[in-house]
Amino acid sequence: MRLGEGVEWAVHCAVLLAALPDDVCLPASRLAQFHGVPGPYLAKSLQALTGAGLLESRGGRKGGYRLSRAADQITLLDVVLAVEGDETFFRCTEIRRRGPSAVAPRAYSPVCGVAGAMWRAERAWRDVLSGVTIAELAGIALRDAPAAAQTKAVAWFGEVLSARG
Amino acid sequence: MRLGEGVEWAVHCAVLLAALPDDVCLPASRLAQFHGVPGPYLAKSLQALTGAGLLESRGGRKGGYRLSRAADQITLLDVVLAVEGDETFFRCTEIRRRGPSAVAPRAYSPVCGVAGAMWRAERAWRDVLSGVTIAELAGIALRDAPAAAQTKAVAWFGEVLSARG
DNA sequence: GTCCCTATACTCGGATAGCAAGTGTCCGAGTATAGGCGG
DNA sequence: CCGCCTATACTCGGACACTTGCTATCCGAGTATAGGGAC
Repeated sequence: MRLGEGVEWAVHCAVLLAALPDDVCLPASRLAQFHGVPGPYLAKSLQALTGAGLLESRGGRKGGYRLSRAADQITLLDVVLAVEGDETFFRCTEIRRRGPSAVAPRAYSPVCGVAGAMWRAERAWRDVLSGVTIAELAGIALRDAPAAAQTKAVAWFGEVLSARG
Repeated sequence: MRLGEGVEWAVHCAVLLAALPDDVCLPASRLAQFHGVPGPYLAKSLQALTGAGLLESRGGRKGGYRLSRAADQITLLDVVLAVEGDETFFRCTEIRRRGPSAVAPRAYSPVCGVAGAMWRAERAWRDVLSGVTIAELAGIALRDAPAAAQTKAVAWFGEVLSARG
């Protein structure tokens, strides 16, 4: 089992947008360039974030994406579910009710014990992710990033923003 | 993101084997029949469990599968990892080190903040699964199963075991 | 009666097709801007 | 000089191929059993 690559890209894009001034829009092509990932496919993930209400998109000359609400109001879980979908890892097909020992469906307990344990584990996973905000990740990124990298990033953004008028 | 169907089958098979006497071997075909799942494909999951050392397989006339150790020494996590592989959900491609702000790799912190949070969540998921044993699941299944279903199951097993000599 | 041998039927194990989902890409619809024109 | 209009260039959004991994299946190698025969 593995998460799609788009999840990593989407999270880093959200963190980057959180580090920028609130009124700045950044197009998908620039986000892709900054992260060194294929642009057209990154757009797919960004569209998912927009559809989930996490990002706002603006068209036209100075358009692009920006966070739709404060970075401390967006959790890591929000981003992951927006890209991957909100399906559970484990899908119970109720095989306990099949085969030669099957009886009337109403006789069974509402939740299979196996499914209950699997879902409890997934709940723990979600709880951790929902306890981390994009703002916190942005803070960590700023704290851990090498000074030279931050300098280069600031220079790159200055160039991009000036080119956009 | 979703777990393969084989996980559910493998867990239920392990629970079933845990409920049987220790010296009984049950072939894949019977396990599939009891659970109402495609036999040849279930064998694939059982082979994975055997490869991971959770099950022992015996060939020949009275062959089949049985648990390789006590059911309270096998956790739900063991079974899930055996079938799905022990890869992490999230794979960090270190995109923070790419693009126009990249600097020397040694300058970066050892673990990306995003990856750290994702892996902490996965750790929570694994902790829950590793805290549940197959023996516990078997106990829950016996407690929750309808009495009529247990009666039919016992009858079916009696028939199967007598046919095997 | 006991032991051994052979034939048998059953088991696992790995190698082989089909299909769905993830991955990667493209082009068309829509919009804010910039410049030119008229008042 | 100011306001309006048009052309432009850029953006997002959804529709279109391709590859990987999951789903499902099959047949061959190996083994313990059961029966028969020899001693």
